[in-house]
Amino acid sequence: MTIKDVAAYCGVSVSTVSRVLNDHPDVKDDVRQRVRQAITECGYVPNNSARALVLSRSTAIGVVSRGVDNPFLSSLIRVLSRQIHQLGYTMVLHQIATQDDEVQAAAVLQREKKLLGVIFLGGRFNYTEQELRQLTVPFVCCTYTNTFGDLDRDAYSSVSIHDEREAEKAVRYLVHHGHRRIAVLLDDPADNSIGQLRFQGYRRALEDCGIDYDPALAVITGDYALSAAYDGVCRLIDSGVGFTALMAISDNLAIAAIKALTDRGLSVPEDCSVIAIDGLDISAYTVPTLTTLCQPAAEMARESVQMLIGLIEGTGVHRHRLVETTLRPGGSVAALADT
Amino acid sequence: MTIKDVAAYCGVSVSTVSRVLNDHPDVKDDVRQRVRQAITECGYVPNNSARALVLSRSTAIGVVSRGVDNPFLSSLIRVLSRQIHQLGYTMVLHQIATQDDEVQAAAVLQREKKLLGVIFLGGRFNYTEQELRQLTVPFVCCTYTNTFGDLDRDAYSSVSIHDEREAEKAVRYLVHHGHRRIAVLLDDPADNSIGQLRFQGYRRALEDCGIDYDPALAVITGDYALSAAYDGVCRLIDSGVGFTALMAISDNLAIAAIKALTDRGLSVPEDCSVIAIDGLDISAYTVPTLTTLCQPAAEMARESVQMLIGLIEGTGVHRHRLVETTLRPGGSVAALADT
DNA sequence: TTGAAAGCGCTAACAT
DNA sequence: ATGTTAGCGCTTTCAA
Repeated sequence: MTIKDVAAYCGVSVSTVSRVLNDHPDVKDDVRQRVRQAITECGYVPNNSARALVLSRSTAIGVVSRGVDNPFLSSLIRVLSRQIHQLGYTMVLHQIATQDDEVQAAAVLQREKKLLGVIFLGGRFNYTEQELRQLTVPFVCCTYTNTFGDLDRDAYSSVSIHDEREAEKAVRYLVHHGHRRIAVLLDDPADNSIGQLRFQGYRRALEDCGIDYDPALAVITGDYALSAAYDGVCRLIDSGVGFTALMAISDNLAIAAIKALTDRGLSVPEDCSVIAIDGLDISAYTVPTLTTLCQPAAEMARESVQMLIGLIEGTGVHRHRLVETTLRPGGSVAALADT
Repeated sequence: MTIKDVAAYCGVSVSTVSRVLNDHPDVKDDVRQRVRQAITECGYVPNNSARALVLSRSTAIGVVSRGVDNPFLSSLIRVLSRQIHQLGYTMVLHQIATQDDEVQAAAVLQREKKLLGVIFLGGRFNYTEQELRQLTVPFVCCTYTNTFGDLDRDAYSSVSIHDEREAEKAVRYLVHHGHRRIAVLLDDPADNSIGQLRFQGYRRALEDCGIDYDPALAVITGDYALSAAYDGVCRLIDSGVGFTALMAISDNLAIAAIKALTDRGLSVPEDCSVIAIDGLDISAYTVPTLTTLCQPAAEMARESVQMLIGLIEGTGVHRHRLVETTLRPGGSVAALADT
């Protein structure tokens, strides 16, 4: 069943059918009706390959996701997938390992799948114009922005929280509960990414509150593996350095931290308060419930798709959308008892 | 940069280049070399649309996943994605809601994206030949098989655990630890899917161990939502019916159950043992560590892709692969103290 | 407002 | 072993 068959079926030319298919204006209303009907009756489905060939463009939007086992990104991907499909495009999902380069991956994908645009999830914050020259389609950074790079602000789009400020907010929350010996759990304080920014927020909050930074309280895991976080927190406890609270840069890390604390005989929040940033569903079911700053995942995903499609269809411009987290109070933070 | 350009570039015809591209035998070795080199030098990437058009087939494999927020399926999807890409195909991921019909969705997707085949994740167990006539490409059921349907065993493939037997194993494990009042936490005992099968396994284990089934000990949640599981277990506790152990049909549900028990002042495993089936990473970090039967997710995903591609390329036949779980002993099961 | 026809980049049958 | 060429199904000039 091709366009030709449909044309023959209702006695018009292929070009007329094509016009109807593409909502061109120059078709008489009754003819348009007839063609529409024929299309339904024949159960005709346009051949996307042929269309892509002649238009020399596909309908594919790339989603390149860093951090394969990050459940927060999984939740974003679910919404992206739905949204992209709904708007008539195809999602090409590409997950890369932590050590892989997402720009490289996107560039390859762009050529292979003729991408119209790319949404990056959880990437680096330090792209240079240089390296992005390989990428010739519009892209939007979801969950981050190009803080450490030299990109022109109107050469790309982004949807993110203000990582530094939100981390600061989390730490201040602990300080307001009387804590001053606050540990931090993160992948890497110089990852040119979320870790670095949230670590900066941690430092800034301490500074603003007149608390000295103690490097012994920083647990660096190297990645987002639960096991590394668990081991790191165990080592922190075993080191004997005193602390009454911990800020984890992600819910996942916080879950591992709570486990480590508990296994070492420390109660959360009595002996140690824990706060994080993300707002996973599952972290509402830890014991105790994790207190966390929730990112508006669905909103971020929707916004990213809208921005990108605006760019693709030429009706939008590059924008940078900053969204806010909302505190989900759990049971993992308690006021420090006076002693 | 087209095949024509490459041909001109090294002074051969397009067909020769095409032959090299498709690994046809009839090309002299030195010519093959020259063409290969030209391809690299020109940075030529074949146009998939054109190729798909002439072959009247795409390179797309559909993955239709039921149960949008199931982290076990997410982990499968990660492996599927990698595997499919590696073998030169494209994954078209389609996530559907619990109430949607996956066969319907696959049929639509098949026409829209010219799918070569479909991998179903977490679907129903009761397909009829009738409804599957819409689907004209090979498919494999990953994580389940057609227990309740009338499909010919060599009309489709499957990769799954033996749900009933594994659930039975889990319950027996509890019985061996002295438990006889064993609750079960599931979505629906008649969902024609995993819930039903694992519930049967629960029933059978009880029967074999000479324990009467008590309907009051079955917590039906309606779906896999954490909140529903939490509420259900709370109601069970509040009902005052006695039980010393609980088998959850998935890790996620078990996590919610542990939370509910703990919130109600019951200790796991002292007051109630908990066991589940899945083996999520995260459930190793609950407090206490969840004792669970781990499904070999990576193996299941790889196997599914291999089967499907075998079918697509005509080198394989329909098979039904049964994989085994492995017990991951945690801290959530204890022997029942004599009282 | 409609139709005829060129051609998008590729593969494969056929010719050499 | 290599080249020539006819389409695959569609969009889009161009002509009517």
